[in-house]
Amino acid sequence: MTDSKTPDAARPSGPAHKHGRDGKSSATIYDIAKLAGVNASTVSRALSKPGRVSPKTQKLIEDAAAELNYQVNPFARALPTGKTNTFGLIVADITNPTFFDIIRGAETTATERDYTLVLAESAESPSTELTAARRLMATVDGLILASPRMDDDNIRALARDKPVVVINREVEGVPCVVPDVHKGLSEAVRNLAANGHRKVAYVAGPPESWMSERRWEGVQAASEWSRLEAVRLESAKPTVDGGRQAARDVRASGATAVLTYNDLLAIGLMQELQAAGIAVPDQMSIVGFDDIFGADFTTPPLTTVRSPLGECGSGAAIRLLDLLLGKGEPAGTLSVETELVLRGSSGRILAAL
Amino acid sequence: MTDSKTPDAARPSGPAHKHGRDGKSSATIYDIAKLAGVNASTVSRALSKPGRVSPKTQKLIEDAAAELNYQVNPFARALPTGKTNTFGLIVADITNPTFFDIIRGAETTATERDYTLVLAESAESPSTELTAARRLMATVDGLILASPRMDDDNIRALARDKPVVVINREVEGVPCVVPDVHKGLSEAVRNLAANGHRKVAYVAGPPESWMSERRWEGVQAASEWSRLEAVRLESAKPTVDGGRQAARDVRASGATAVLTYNDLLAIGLMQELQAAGIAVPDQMSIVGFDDIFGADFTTPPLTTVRSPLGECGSGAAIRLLDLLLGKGEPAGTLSVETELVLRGSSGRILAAL
DNA sequence: CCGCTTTTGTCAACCGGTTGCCATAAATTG
DNA sequence: CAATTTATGGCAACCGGTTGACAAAAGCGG
Repeated sequence: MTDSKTPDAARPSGPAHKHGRDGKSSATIYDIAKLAGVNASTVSRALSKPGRVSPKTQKLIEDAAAELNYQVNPFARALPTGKTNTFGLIVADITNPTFFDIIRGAETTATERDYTLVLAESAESPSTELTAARRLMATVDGLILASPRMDDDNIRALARDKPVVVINREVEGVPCVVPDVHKGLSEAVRNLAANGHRKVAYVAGPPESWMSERRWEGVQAASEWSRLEAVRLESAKPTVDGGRQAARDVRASGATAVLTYNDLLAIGLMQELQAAGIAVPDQMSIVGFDDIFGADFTTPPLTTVRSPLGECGSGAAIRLLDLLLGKGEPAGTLSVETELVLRGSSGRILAAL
Repeated sequence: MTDSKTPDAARPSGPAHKHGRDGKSSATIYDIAKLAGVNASTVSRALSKPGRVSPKTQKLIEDAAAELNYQVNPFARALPTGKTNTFGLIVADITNPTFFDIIRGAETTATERDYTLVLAESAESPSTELTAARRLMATVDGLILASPRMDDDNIRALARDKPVVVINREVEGVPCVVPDVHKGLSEAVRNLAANGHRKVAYVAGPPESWMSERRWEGVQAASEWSRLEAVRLESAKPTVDGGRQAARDVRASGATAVLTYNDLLAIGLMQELQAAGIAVPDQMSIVGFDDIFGADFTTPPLTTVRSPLGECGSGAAIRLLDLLLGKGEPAGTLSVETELVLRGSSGRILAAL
């Protein structure tokens, strides 16, 4: 009974090196185990569950890991655990600036917490969105849906599978992060009223947009409070072009101030009105929504109700990550504040239309 | 006795279901194998290498897979193969609109080819960038670096590990996708010359920006050709604010036309000049670079040299994917054309400064 | 009808970690 | 100092696919 280690060579199981001592292909826990003279499972424990191994083997293993420049193989880890340290974000349109800040907020939070962000776009199509969501579901721990176009039932179905957080929409039974239009909108309407406006128009977004309805309700409520008349106009698309097309109806409406579903509409509307010789804000006040990148590039710069989009992105990510860690509410809405950003496109009426 | 399930428990090998007949946790190839009455490896082959199994077992297996609603487990596949069907994209700044179209182009191409895009940002920091790159390297098949800030050697080191494609910069030995400034820039300068300008200024970007130097060289070359005088000015940051700060130097330079490193600088510059009562383009012509989102929101809308950013993104993705498939050149630069977008911010000088 | 090549399916060993269970060493207690 | 806990490391069975080697089955010419 000389030594214990002898039958070593017979090792019937246990992975072997890929190319012997290849510098590139990263080291495994088996390499560390050999170098540190312990079992691979001990290495695994030392590296993942703190306190499970004694301080001195811990040190031994950490040194060996450092020396071999070890990095865990995420796939090997994901296979038995199902955890990937990754979450998905699906946006309706990558080129829509509304989503830029959401993406950034989510990405920043992800990186801070050692998660990786996987991005997908639905191209504004409910079915593409669902396909993308299902595809992502296989590889991520959770999902964030920003302004989703699919219907509530599909969202809930996804949420049954893995944690899902929704931005810019409320879905019963699913955690949501939604800007509360109230504060910003009432500031805006109050400001318009103070500037002598008596009738305001709201240019709505797409009919399937949950948020567009909330904003219209907000406009109505705030107008009532300020004793203004509010009329609702429709738009073809929530884009700059859609805003241009809406100019006709706006002029015909008799309103002296317009609130739009989003900033793109406001910008297009302003361009078209100015092209028609209508002064902004002297003859018409314009207030947008969101405060997207570029909202202050216009002349005059756009007055808008800011949605804290970055906060929505990071807030959703934080909620999702909390959910993954088992803390945090599995449903309910997180409200974030909106605020009026007063720039040059709104003010007192100085000349009649 | 009586009970059926009893001997089942002894099954020594072969993965078992997570929760028995759980509808959620997806089926494995073992389930398919059992249902189709073949071996799991046959299932694996039927599903991955076409032609390896006979048509009739193929059909059998496909039907079983469809019935069980099978989806491969990407991690289980990645573990032995190392292939993840995923690639990473690192951008310097997610909120910089220059990258929006790049991201979109890459994402679109990725989705088309059944790849998944993983996004990371370097926050303009070389070290963060390198960290992000290394982290991503573990989980992706390849990497796209858009306007990387790290130095050439680090990029080459990454490229030795896995395929890397660089956008907006040339790195010897690494495949690159770079807009060729020549065409658009010479159009721009010729147009300025035709409008009677004799002296142009170039407001440069960050010193470490490879592209800023190329653009300056292009301005010089085109100016020489058109017999214009060209002066170079520096900027603090390549942002709207940086553009505002550069206004002083621009006015002092004696130039009647300015080309800027990017559109953000141009927009800031224009804002500041206009605020100082200088008419654009009557007293000063301004030409930007890139044609970002919002470049046409300004009054007057910005004349700019458009870089086909979306094309860069998709071009880089295509090159990367080709590389992963073993086709395509392992190095060399792909040039994409730039073009002048003539809008309102440039024209003939009508009044002296 | 037989031997030989070509298909086609099975076996089993991986890929690189994780984790329940157990044996042993160490620490605590009576 | 013996008895009992408790802390620590090892063993081995997974997670769900992939793949080389091989044997059985099928096709084929002579």
